[in-house]
Amino acid sequence: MIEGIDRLNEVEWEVKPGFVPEMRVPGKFFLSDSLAETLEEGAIKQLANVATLPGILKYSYGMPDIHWGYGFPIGGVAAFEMETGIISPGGVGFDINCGVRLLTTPLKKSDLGKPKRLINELFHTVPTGVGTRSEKKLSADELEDMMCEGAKWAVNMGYGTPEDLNRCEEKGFMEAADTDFVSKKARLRGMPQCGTLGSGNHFLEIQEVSEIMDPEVADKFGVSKDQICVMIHCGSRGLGHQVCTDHLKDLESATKKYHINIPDAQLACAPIKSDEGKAYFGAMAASANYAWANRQMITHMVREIFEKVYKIDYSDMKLVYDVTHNVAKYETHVVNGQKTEVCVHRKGATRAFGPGCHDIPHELSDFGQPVIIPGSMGTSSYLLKGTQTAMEKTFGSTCHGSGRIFSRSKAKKSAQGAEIKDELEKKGIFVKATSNKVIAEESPEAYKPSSEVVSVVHKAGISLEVARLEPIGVIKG
DNA sequence: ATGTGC
Repeated sequence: MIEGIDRLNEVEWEVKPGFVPEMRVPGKFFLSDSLAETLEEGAIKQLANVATLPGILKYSYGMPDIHWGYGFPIGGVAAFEMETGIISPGGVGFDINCGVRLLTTPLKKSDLGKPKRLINELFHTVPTGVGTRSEKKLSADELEDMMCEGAKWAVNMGYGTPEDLNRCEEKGFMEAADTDFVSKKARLRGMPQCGTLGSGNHFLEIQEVSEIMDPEVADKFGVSKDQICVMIHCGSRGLGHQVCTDHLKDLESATKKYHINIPDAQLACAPIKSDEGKAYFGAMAASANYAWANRQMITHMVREIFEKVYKIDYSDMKLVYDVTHNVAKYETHVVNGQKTEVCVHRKGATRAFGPGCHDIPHELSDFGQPVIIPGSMGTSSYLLKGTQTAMEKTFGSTCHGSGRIFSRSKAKKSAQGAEIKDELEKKGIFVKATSNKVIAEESPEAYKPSSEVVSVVHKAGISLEVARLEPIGVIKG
């Protein structure tokens, strides 16, 4: 193991102050022995770098899917004190509100017929791939409303039901959105891309519930054994990417202006309450809203296809929940025994609020928030529940699932897309993608196994397993 | 992740 790190128990490790100079708090990460074999020292250094930032509270955290990212590690969580703390685009990531939602159906596998037909239909309806455009081109006014109201805007436009909003983190939109700080360039990228899936590890997957670990909670979440579900994983597309790019530049100068010492230029940041910090937060929230509306529009397309192909009702496909994997938020947490407002950055991490917390759907309040962990292509996905332990240990946070072991370029070299597609098809998983290249890049071997990642957070108690889902068919960009 | 080197 790496020097300067203590193992606390089976799944918890501590990075001692001094691992890098000027750490204000220790680092803490969650890992199993087998995941430790593929741990990148660079990611732990990034975790330690985050611990040097002003106003950081308790720990700089790493989830078991931690890997090297831009400035902050992916699979990282850090909370900052509101007066002395900072906000940083690197702590959120380029794909603002990349997230995932799970939809149920009243169908079983035997009702599906040939999944190939369904997958083809989905592939031809949901725009997929880099730079793809939507059939609906937004007007400037519509984009403005979409950025202010997120999934609520989409539902008002007819892309879903009010019940959907109840099953989204933040009810599907952040009120803090301030579109004054979204550039013209970002808007121009966003206008033609609403309701598109994107590329990379984004996907739309047909899944079967293969195992129920917590029958009572699965029932409350609306999930049952052998049920067919749909998982949608995508983000804010070119708009969020542009917002991140624009504000990084702005915050690089702000870092100097406010005399913040950072060990890595990629940690560019500004005080939370500074003009620059507030501008980034407002634009980030607008991008997050774009992503929620985007997933809501894709949900609508999926429901219409299922209605057409399987003659089921639109309302038979209920939303279990929608979580974000990349966001910064103001939240109230207990710090030193006091309820305190803090700014939590989650980058490749999921909120996992426990029973009784605010912003959990009322009917699920006794059980904790649904947590959705997508697997990599061809591997299991998981439904978990948030816990009180997460509230106490990790500012109500857990893993997000897709932790790379090696880079896209290395994945491409080590695997052929066509072969992976054939192998998955032999296992009964039908993959339809815009190119074999993206299949090679997303090869399951390029990722930490989702089962192992989930097992660690379960053992640590920061979220608990409710159900496992296996892929049947997937579309990718 | 991304109008996929700047």
